Amino acid sequence: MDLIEIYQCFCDATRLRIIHLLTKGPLCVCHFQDILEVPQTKVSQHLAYLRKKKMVETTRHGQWIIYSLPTKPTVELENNLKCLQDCAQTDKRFRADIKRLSAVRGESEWVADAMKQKQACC
Amino acid sequence: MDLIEIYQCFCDATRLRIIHLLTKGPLCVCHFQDILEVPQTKVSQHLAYLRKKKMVETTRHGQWIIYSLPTKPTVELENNLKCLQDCAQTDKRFRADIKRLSAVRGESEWVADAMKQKQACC
DNA sequence: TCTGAATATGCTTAACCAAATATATATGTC
DNA sequence: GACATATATATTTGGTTAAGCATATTCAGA
Repeated sequence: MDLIEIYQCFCDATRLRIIHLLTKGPLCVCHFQDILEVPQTKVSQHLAYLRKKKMVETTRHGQWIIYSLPTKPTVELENNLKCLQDCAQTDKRFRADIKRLSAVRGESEWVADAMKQKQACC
Repeated sequence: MDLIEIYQCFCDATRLRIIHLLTKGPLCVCHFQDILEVPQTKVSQHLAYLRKKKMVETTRHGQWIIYSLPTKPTVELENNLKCLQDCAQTDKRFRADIKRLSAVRGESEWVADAMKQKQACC
């Protein structure tokens, strides 16, 4: 995954929101639907794009598929994710997404939840 | 210029190389041609794209047009340019560009040169 | 009129999206 | 336990728009 591919992943609004959310921890598709308020196919298509570029990884968990950022990101990706988080802090839309994220589920608990308990996603 | 637009500017290889070069100082179109080894129209088209997005500014200087990054970049742009410079350091292609840049002209002198002396570009 | 650079034109390909369809796991029912 | 059904997600299809590029042309200043 080289620099250009990182920016290609970043250059669409929906994808950027997805990536930004993932910096807070793994999420499943239905969460993206709820938080971003975009149709399921659109979410899935962008996730497919990100998968193709190796920007995200997946684990199946019963009927849910959990998306997360690479466990071993390249230095470039790491740098850019950090930069994104920085920039997102002052952005209205990104902040709103995060707010929705916590509303959807108590953030930090969630990861453990989804990963271990085989119950209750959305 | 919001975050998405930054990434849109960054997401093409030629544009990214242009922007990266500009982090080292102002340049005119013929320099880009020489360093990047791409046809003049292609350079101009990408520069037009960057101008449209307010990613670059221009000053005419006789028959040459000098491109530079915004004198007052947004915080986001500044962050991302810093990040780009970081990432570019370890990249073969970007390093080669920089090498060519110094070859084309003694870098630091150049800015002053082009800005003040109304002579000799390429 | 020459040079540096921008714009126009036409073409090919990829992005993006919505609507429809397909697949895989889960759950309920007989 | 077999079978229908529901739920979560992926893929396909078709259409529209924009990206990217090369060739040709135009424009502005020297």
